[in-house]
Amino acid sequence: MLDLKLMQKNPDVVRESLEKRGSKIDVAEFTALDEKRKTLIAEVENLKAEKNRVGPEIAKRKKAGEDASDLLEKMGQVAARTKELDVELNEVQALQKDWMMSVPNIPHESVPVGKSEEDNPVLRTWGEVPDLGFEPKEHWELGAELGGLDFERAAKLTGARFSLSFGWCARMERALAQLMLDTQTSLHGYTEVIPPYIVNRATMTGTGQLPKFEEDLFKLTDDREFYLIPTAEVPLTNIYAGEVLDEAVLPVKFCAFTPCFRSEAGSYGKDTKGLIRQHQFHKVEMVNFAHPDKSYEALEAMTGAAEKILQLLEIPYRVIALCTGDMGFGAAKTYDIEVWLPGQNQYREISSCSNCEDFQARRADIRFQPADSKKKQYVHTLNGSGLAVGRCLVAVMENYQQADGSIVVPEVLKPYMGGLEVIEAK
RNA sequence: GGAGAAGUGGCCGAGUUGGCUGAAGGCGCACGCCUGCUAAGCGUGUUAUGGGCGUAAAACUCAUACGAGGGUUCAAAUCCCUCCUUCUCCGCCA
Repeated sequence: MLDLKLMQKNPDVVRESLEKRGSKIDVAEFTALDEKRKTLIAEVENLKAEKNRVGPEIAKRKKAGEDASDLLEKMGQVAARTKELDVELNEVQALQKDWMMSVPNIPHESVPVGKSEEDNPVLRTWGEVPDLGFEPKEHWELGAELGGLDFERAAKLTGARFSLSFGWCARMERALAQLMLDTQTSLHGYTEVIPPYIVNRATMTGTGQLPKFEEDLFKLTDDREFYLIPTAEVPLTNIYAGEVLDEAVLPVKFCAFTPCFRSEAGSYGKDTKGLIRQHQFHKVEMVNFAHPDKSYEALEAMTGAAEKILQLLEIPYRVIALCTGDMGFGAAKTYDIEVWLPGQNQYREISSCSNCEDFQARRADIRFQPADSKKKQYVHTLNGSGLAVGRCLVAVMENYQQADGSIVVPEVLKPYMGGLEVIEAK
């Protein structure tokens, strides 16, 4: 959520910033609501002030055994009027809140202006795109031929966009998760967390999935308003919802390996084969709570932490900056890491690292107490995949495939694979 | 799932025959005073959000907030309802 004061004072600056990302806001609508709200507040508060003045007088008279019926009648009217206005005020406030909650974050000044993913600049590439010397297969072919992946039976169990993996493939996914967690915790100072995979409405609202993106989520058909997490960013970021942290504890860095659940509404026809786009997948997620002065340094470090995994696996990738038109709802700045997939002959997203600044912190009410001032401030929150495990599995399979259809286990994964060095058809 | 108990400010803890309690008292913390160190002592202060007034900040002022949300009432921390959380006992279970 944006700062209400910013919206009140500089609505046109906000409007222009949001236009860069292709979002239109109706400033007049906001201003009208805000004026209405202020008018109602003034009126309600005057009535309440009167109530508070007269109340003790009634008590005094009653105690003295005097008649207070004139005051009682007057206050009866005041109470009735207050009730009416309160209802009206609540409606206006709810409208204004909905309005504010539906407005995306303002892009950081360093974000390249653009309309779509076509305009995302490549910042750096790592590793050489290899010439395998044979026609590379896609991961689902490899997975089927080597007995690791079975999408047909997964569809039988549940439906489209689910997967079932066996043996070496299941183990390799676990190995990758281990490698990622071990690296992020011991090398990059992250604290490992196991959060709930089901969260409530307030939590989903805190990170920005709700109210606007309900259709992307799986909701439990239960009257409790529980949702399956689409990413561990949601529970991790909300860990400190409603809390005030000591400045000295910043930055707090959490990582978690969790399943992620996405309805993928609107993505029909995209990536229908294989593991790239699933309703359920695994991801190691990193979340930082950073001091506002340090959050952009933290974003660079977090992106580097994600890149490190691909470096250890020795798989080529590139880092791009998302342009204003391609960024997610809550992000002020985002870097994507795209991994090379020989089977698809292209780079595909495997991580997205964002600084949300105080956008989520304001929604979730996460603040810190500065040592040198009384005023509490919102922290900056960052999140990044480190990495998407399923897609990483795809990258390993496709990059390490051999001409004979086998897959060589990357050096760094061998300790996690129980001595297995090559995956071959039986 | 069944039966009970509880949820007050940074913490502890008063306050349940409704009214003058944003909230006694204590602790903690901040500033000041005093004491020739330390300890003790004294004084003052110590929440958040929103409105008004200000160019802004401060100050001032008004409103709201005693787990959350509703209700009763002229008036609720105090009465009623729903929900959430915690604790105890029983049952069940990985």
